[in-house]
Amino acid sequence: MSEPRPAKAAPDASRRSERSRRAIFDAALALVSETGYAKTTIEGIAARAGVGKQTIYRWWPSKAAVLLDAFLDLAARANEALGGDAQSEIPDTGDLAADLKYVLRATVDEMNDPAFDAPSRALAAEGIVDPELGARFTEALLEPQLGYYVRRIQAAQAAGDVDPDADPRLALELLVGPLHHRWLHRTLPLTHAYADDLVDLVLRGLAPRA
Amino acid sequence: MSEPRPAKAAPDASRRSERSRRAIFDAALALVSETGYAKTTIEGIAARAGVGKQTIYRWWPSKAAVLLDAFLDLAARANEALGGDAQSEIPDTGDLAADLKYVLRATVDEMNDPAFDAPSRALAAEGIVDPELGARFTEALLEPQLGYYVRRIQAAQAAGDVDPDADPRLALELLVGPLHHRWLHRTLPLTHAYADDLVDLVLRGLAPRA
Amino acid sequence: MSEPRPAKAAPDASRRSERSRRAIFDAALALVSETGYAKTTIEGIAARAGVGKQTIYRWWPSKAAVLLDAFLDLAARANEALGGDAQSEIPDTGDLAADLKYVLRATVDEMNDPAFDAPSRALAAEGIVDPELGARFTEALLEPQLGYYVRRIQAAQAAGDVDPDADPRLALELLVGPLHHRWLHRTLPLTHAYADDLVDLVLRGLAPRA
Amino acid sequence: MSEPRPAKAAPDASRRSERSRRAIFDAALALVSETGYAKTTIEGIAARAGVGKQTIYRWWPSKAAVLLDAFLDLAARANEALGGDAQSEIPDTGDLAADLKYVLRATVDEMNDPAFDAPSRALAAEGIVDPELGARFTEALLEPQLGYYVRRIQAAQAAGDVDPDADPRLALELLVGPLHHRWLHRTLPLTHAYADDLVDLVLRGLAPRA
DNA sequence: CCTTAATCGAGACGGTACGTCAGGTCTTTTT
DNA sequence: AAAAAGACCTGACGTACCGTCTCGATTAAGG
Repeated sequence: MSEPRPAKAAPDASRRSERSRRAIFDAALALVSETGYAKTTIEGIAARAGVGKQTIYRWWPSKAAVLLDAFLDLAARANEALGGDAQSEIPDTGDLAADLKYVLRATVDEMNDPAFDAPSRALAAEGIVDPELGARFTEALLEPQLGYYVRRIQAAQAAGDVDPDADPRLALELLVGPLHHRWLHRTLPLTHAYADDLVDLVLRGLAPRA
Repeated sequence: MSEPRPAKAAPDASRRSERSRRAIFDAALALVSETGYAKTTIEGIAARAGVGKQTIYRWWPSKAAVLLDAFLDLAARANEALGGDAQSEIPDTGDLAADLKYVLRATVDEMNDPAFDAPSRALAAEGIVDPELGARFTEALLEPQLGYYVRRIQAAQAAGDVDPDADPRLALELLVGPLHHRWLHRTLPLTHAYADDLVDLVLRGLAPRA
Repeated sequence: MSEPRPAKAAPDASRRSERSRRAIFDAALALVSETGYAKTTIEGIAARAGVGKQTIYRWWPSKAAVLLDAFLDLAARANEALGGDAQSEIPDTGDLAADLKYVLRATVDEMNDPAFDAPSRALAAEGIVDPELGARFTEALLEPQLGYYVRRIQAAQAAGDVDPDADPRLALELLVGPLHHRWLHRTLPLTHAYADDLVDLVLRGLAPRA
Repeated sequence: MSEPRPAKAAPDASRRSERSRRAIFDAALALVSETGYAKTTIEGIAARAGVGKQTIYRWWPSKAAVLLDAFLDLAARANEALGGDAQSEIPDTGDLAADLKYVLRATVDEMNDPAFDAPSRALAAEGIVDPELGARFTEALLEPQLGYYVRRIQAAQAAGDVDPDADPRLALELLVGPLHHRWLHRTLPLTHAYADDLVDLVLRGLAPRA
């Protein structure tokens, strides 16, 4: 029951080279940013990282998996550097609209930043087509972020700023869905004004009933 | 000004083999459904279609372009078979909520239908990563559909069912964005109930102000 | 009954590129001479020949097979350049000893010529270990040469210079076997004097019985 | 003058594991017999022997060297088991022809025995192409055997059965060369009759002159 | 109607990258 | 200190497709 994969006998993680792991992440992120995901190859990552191809294949099943871990590692380091422990929680100043606008504007800025945009799009696209990777992507990157919204909205409900019958999950999708839609499909520009309008309109629907 | 590409003396479209075109579309859609987009190759399409590789390269620049045209053709034929001329417009029974729920439920059904899901995801994913294809995808597939929503919402505004100050474009994204979000990222199941809840919540925000 | 190989559907030889074939032969012979057989790789041959790897794999099953054909081609061209039609036959001056010494000295010279030695040893070694290639090697290179000896010895028997009961095949092996033995195992130097002694001793055994 | 290799500070042979040495020989011979020389790898030998790769690399420079030592060890053990001290000398019954036929028939039998044939061919082939290994092969395996012939022929010369002017070395090559030729190139079957004919023909050439 | 030129099926070609295998070195832990 | 284990960098393997490029053999347009 515990060994579902008859494959390849897992390597000994305790002997793993941290040096190589770092180099692979750096190379992967750099190549994706510089040349795009499609033109990034495992061979290229290995060469740039000064690492044997086998060292990549030993630890990851695919290019996308490497990039996902690289991205996760990047996010973790960024988080660690910036704040402290479990930061990134949406601020609660008591003004829900302001708090959401702040977060959504920040998200818009990220989406307009090529350094974030390139690997992010690549991962999203790959996850859309590869269910297994998609699950990992959603679980490791997306859901944690969505959790922030859920908690902030629940707090707003407790404070009486949001209809207590509203489903926080649905509410959050109203905020995040349109943003992602514009971002992924590039239909219209993503601006702070758009973020603001979005928050205002959604909150109208969430207002406590008279 | 009319021939931006000095390359590749354009082929004579009048001599084009309709037979081959059909076979290529069929093969492309079949292969994507059967084996997935990533494992679908131009060579494979050519072989399955009983066609020379050059015949594909003569008329399309990439695998994604072939699939986009195949999908467009499929949609056109489906449309033709079902309705009449410029169908697919969102019905206007006077009850906006009911009309939107009808359309969104239909969309949910499509997203749950593997025959639509596979090529659709593939195209979306490719468009996310390839801006040129993304533009064609958005223009040819996405925007026309969004137009239906815009027109129905404008009609509702004219009928006084929706706040005349609301931006129809933003409104539509509130409906479509969350749906796409769940679909593409597979966060939670897509059901008719979800479509209904979505419409209800969005319409609360769009209600004319007292 | 005629298609015992379920494999790969033979390529169309009529479309084959003569240019590539030549370049591959030249590259293969050059590399074997320069760096040795073991260090010669198919990738290296392809690179040196300015040819895709697949073009080699399409027409030959192994490095050894390439080299065998290259060597055969070289021999054929050499033959063509030097003599005329079906030359290489052992001369018949009436003096068997002299004729054999002439041929064996030439053989000794070849074995001492690095340009011949390197690919030749490589092929012999490979044929020793790979029965299939060995058969091709024997059939295409070795046996034709042995045939020359058989015919010259038979002529000598007809002329009464050799015991008519002697087996020409056995006789020839007495000449060629020791030469190859010294050559392949590098036990002692190969000289013209050795060739002469060999012929003299063997002919003593072949002399017509009193 | 005593340390030709500046590299790799020679390991301490006194601490060497006899257990591992045995296991490596057994594994090497088994693998060569079972799967052929080309498919036998150092990794495979190590795995089969339950030994670390480094243990092989510490004591041998190449796969061929391992196999040569394994073969030598096998021969030594066989010799030890069968006869006594420095056996294997060609018997001297006074009848040179009979003695040689006895030995050559035994050699033919060995060459037809797969257990001997496989590693033997592999070593011979490797030695043909790799001069260093070839020298070791010749010195350790071939020359000792040829020595037996030299001594037996010299004894025959002393007994007046062979022309005293004949070169024993050349004579021996007349016997062994043809045998090896047929064996290595697989031109014709190796039989006892062939061995007999060979001896008879060679001895005619070696007969004392009238 | 009949030439004639472009398209077609086919597939060989020079390439790039794949994912795998083994070589030989190095490091860690055990004996 | 040698040995078992195995991760590491390297380099070649043989394969799959890429996109380009011939080849006859249709095949539809215009003379």
